[in-house]
Amino acid sequence: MASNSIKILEENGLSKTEVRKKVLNLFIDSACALSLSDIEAAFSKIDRITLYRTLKTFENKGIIHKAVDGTNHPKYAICEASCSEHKHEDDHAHFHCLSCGKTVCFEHVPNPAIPELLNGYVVEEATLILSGTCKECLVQKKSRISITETLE
Amino acid sequence: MASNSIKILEENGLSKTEVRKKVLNLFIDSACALSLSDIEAAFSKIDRITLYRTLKTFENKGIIHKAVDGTNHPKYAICEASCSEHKHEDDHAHFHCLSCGKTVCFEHVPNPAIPELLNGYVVEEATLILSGTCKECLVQKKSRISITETLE
DNA sequence: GAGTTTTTTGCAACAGTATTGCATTATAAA
DNA sequence: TTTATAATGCAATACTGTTGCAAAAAACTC
Repeated sequence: MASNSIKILEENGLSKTEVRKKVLNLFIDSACALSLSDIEAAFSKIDRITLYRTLKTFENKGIIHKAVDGTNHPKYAICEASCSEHKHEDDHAHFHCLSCGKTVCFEHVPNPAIPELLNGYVVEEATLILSGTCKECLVQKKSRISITETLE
Repeated sequence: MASNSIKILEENGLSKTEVRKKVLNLFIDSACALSLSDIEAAFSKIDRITLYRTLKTFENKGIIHKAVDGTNHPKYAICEASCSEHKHEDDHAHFHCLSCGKTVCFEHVPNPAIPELLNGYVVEEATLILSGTCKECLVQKKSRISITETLE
């Protein structure tokens, strides 16, 4: 797994530094999108400023993409191999859980096809944000309801 | 027009203060969504902290809604009359212009219908963000191209 | 492997964004 | 008019994001 992050860095012509390997491994292993503070919390000592730069570098290279979730708090997730420095191809919806606050990529849900011209506006991209309750919180809600019913 | 903002404040059980009337008039008159700094720039002297509170109050009452545009910078726009304290009904897409940075409501473009259950996730809301070039920037681009062609 | 060049990091400094508390002011109600 | 309630202005603080520079690390060259 560690060799995967090294390979990605090599393929993108980036230096294989400790910070970059750690951050990239975190993204590779993560089931949901990560904010800067998520990453900070995952390591006991990491320079916040370097993190900003690392995230920007990774995004520019097409390694990670912005996971827009409607909260206005930036989160990023690992890209698919097809993304590159010249063209992000993260054409899928993101799901934001209103319970736990996690944001996940819904790769199987493509962003809607929209006419390129709408009322005189040129539409270059459409981004879909879904929000609701994730399966983990659903399970918790269900077990909470069961306990409540038992108490009654 | 001023009496319209007073009416909205009355209907929502809010005090009709100077700040609120000015801010609400700005929203009523604006063709695009407004950020806090947009509002600050529109008045020579207005307390930024009060602005934060005012926007939050208006949003909570269903007077304005968040115009999510993918930039992670909060913007708000006036709601339709159907929105209320208990339920926002701003079920339309927003368009963000990559040229000028403006964000407008596309009331005629509804957010897509999505199944309520997707892969074990309960989807309560879908939000569509469109980005590209607005008509005003298109016009400018066209006139710029014309000038360039003339120079060649 | 050593030396040189390039890239990245750590840190200071700063700018921008957002929230809380409290006294004062303004608005609404009696 | 007086009283009660809501809103504002301000200080203080926390959080988020950017820039510059020297030092450290990584990459390159011989």
